[in-house]
Amino acid sequence: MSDKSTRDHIVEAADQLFYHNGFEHTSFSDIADAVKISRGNFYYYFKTKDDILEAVIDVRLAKTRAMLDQWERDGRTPAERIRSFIHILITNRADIKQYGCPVGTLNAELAKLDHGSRPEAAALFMLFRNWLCKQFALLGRKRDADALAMHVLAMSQGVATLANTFQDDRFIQREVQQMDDWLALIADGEVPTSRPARVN
Amino acid sequence: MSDKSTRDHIVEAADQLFYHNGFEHTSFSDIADAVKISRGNFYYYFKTKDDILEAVIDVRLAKTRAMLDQWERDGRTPAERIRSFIHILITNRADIKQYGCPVGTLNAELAKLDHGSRPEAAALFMLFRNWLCKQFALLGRKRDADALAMHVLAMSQGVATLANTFQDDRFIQREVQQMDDWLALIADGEVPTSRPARVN
DNA sequence: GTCTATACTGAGATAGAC
DNA sequence: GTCTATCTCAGTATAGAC
Repeated sequence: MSDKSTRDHIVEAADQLFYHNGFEHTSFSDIADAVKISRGNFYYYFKTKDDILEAVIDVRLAKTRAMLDQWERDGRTPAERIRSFIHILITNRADIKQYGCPVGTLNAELAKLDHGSRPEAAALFMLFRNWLCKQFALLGRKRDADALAMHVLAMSQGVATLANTFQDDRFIQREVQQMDDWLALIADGEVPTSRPARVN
Repeated sequence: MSDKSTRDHIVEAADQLFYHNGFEHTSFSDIADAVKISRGNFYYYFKTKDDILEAVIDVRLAKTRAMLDQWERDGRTPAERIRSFIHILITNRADIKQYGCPVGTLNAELAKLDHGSRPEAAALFMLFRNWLCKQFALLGRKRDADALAMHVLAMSQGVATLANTFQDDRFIQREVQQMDDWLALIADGEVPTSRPARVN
């Protein structure tokens, strides 16, 4: 289809604007301006703002799945793969400082709007949660794998929120270091199952 | 002043609406309706939406200071006081599940809006940060007191974000338990200073 | 498939009567 | 101090020409 390119450009621009400025704060004009098309043309592709949000979430889901698959292939051990997740805080630190975590901030905004696409946005978190859960199970923590996954997710969310508020690079570095150390202990079987993911 | 009551009602209603529905998603009509006054009357008290945001943040700052002072008086030890902070996750879990953390979500939204009141909202976080820092210093962790404070703040932010997304009560309970255990170790001097707040 | 023109709505904000 | 009436503007959305 020859319309694929324009549609993709719209979704791409919307994705970025939603992340940088928030879903509600982004207008059709903002998106149309970014893609350099008219508002009328915009409506040829998306009839409502909710339609484009759905499309953006779909793209994010696909991109996330691809990223997790990549980590799966690249990491030789479960610990190494979990480390890939933890280290996106470093890789994306510039964006995180400015705009927070794209997944966390979208879910927070949609919760306040009581938006119909909340479940789809939560599914974005679920991808990470299930993937991490699988890795912890492979590490021999079958019984508390999900709790450990949620703990790692919570840590990274908290770090993203505070890094965004305080604009602090060193804080990210420090917390990632601690998560790495913690993960090494888990991988060595030094953290008891009875107290999963207890912070030391 | 006899106008104090109406003004206070407006700020109170705005405070709650901003928390529940977000700052941008809350209109003047929403606030006026909640207080049961006309929009025109509303403008007698606040000329712009930014004005009322400022007033709301001021009230939140005052309330937070009062709460911290209360914890200071009630807690016999620094550890007990820090525990007061950690346990607001339990106390406010119903609201947190529905709307997230009032401080974290406000800061995240204002960051996306690139709003002028960002520093004031960040000051809200700073109150907790400095207070926690002081308590950790009293616990004998002078050198890494601020890092520990940030770590506790990050944990609670992450827990609030995920509890909001997944609507999970047991998750909150579990993470608070772990933070309590961790705090006990810190209080007993069992966590080395060289690796501040390393997760175990 | 892309554009212009236009309708409709709700939000922020003001003026002035009571 | 409270209200109604009104203005302006941005945002969503539609119709229809090219």
